[in-house]
Amino acid sequence: MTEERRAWQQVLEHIESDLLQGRLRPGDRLPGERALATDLGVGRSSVREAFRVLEVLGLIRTASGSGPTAGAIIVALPTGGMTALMRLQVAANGFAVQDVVATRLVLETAVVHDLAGDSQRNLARPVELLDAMESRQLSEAEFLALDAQFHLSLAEAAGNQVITATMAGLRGSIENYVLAGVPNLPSWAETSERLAVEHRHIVAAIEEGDAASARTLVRDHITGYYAETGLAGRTPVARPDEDAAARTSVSHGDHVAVAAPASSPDAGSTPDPVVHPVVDPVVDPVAAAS
Amino acid sequence: MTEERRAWQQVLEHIESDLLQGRLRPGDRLPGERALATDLGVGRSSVREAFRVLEVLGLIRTASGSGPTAGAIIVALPTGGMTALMRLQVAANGFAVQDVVATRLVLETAVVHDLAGDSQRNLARPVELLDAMESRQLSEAEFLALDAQFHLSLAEAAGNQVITATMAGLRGSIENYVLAGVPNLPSWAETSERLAVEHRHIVAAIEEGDAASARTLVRDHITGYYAETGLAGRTPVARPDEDAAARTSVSHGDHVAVAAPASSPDAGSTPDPVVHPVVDPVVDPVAAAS
DNA sequence: CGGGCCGTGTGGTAGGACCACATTGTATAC
DNA sequence: GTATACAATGTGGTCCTACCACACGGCCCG
Repeated sequence: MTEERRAWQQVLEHIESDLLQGRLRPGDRLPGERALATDLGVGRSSVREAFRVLEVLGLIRTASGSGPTAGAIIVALPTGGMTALMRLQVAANGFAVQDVVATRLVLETAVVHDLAGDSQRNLARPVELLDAMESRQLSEAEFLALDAQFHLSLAEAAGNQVITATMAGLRGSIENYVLAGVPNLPSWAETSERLAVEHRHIVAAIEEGDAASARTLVRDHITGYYAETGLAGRTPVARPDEDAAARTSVSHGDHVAVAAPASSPDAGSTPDPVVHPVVDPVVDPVAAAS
Repeated sequence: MTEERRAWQQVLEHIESDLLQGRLRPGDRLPGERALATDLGVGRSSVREAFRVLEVLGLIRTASGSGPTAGAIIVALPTGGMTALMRLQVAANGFAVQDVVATRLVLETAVVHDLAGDSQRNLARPVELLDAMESRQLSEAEFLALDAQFHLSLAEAAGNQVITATMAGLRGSIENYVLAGVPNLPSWAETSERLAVEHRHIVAAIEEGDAASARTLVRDHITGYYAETGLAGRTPVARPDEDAAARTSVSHGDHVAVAAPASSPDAGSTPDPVVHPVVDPVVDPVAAAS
């Protein structure tokens, strides 16, 4: 803290400034770590710390070696950073499940509403995902992963980058809580069947341009599952919950239940749950399953 | 890359795992950088890179020195990370203004709708901000900063952490584009007066429990300003725009106009625009102006 | 003319050496 | 005995050097 702000923040500000000034644009390569360090009068470590932040935030992609593809390249992929942010916040109980669901509800109803009113819509990807969900015998996790991707693909089709990025960030959380609710279902086969039908109905409503129906169907689709799994006793809507006061300090309200909810938290021998890399590799179950 | 994943990712995963297992909770202190480095068998640099990510994401707060307040402490403040993410994405043209506005619209209408239907609501903070906006002669920037905070405070009052965090992230972008639109207004005095009145109406509708009115008022409030400033020729809604195809590669669609739009991007002598630290210091204009 | 090899520059990592800082414990002065 | 000043300790923050693995590009040799 010899300067008034920390060295890595200076680097971040310098790059942000370059972006705002138009000196740096998506697709450009940043200077090498060593060059940038000497240019800004900071150590390479500080440059690297700033680069890590930019990388996790989805702003740059780094590659070693040489050539035009090597180095740090500005990519501006909003979804990556949002995903990392969401999953870590959920992990730290920063977000409650009901808030995630409520946000889903708000965003997704808006998405299908707009899609229904848009003559330029392209639902090829969502339909492709629905086909994949029905064409094979899938495990619960596989089915629900495709489910989450279907909902995300609707947001992508609607074309709003901010909503898409937010939905992408929520995807991981959604998959988790949805999967956690499976054991509470009376019949997985029945429920998955119903979910698939509801998906088709949603798409049909959109293609008919029936915005109101699409909205209602999505709402019922999400709240229905949420209620059926007993993850909440009432309809999840965006409103202050009674334990809000408790959560303002340091609380652990109902968080996304992970694999072993019954395991005592003390046992050091408990095997760690599968933890995916924070920088999302973006796998495609459709292609993988084919 | 001696290991299959990069060292700093291992650190991140280890911490995320500890969070999910309940071994680490908000308020706890993380091990020191040196200790964690030797524990995980990585260099201290790698631990630091992971810590920087966690810090920017709003998950931890670091302080040097000694004592119980020193070190890295888990705070799980979602808004900070979201803010950093949004501003950098906007800087890199990752988000278009109309998408930001459309998202605002969706979230804020939902927020006031729920607030109107909630008997437990507490609008003290929003009202306080409105009072501050009317009690003094404020510059345009000050007024609009309070404006943005007012809208954010409504989201906070609604109690949904995810929506609040998203709105907080959008706040910076909103302030920018709103401020950029001021020169297009026929009369700032008239417009600011109108905005203030609309704010009061919104609050009144909420307190009367009139959800439908509140929704409509917010919608008109946002779209009205957006249209008046000529930032878009049509109502901004969440739908794919015509230049979406162009933007998928490397485009620079209408982005948030910053301070000096007319400055030639070449001149190295051009003074950089004011760039705030990415890690938000969270200032309070109300207190500052008092 | 073609193919294999090595130089060179890149990011990735480890680890050491400082610095500034805040706390804590101890020794000193009153 | 109390209170003050000082030193020891441990923290994050920064810079630095030395490596490694990797990928490209050009050189040399067949």
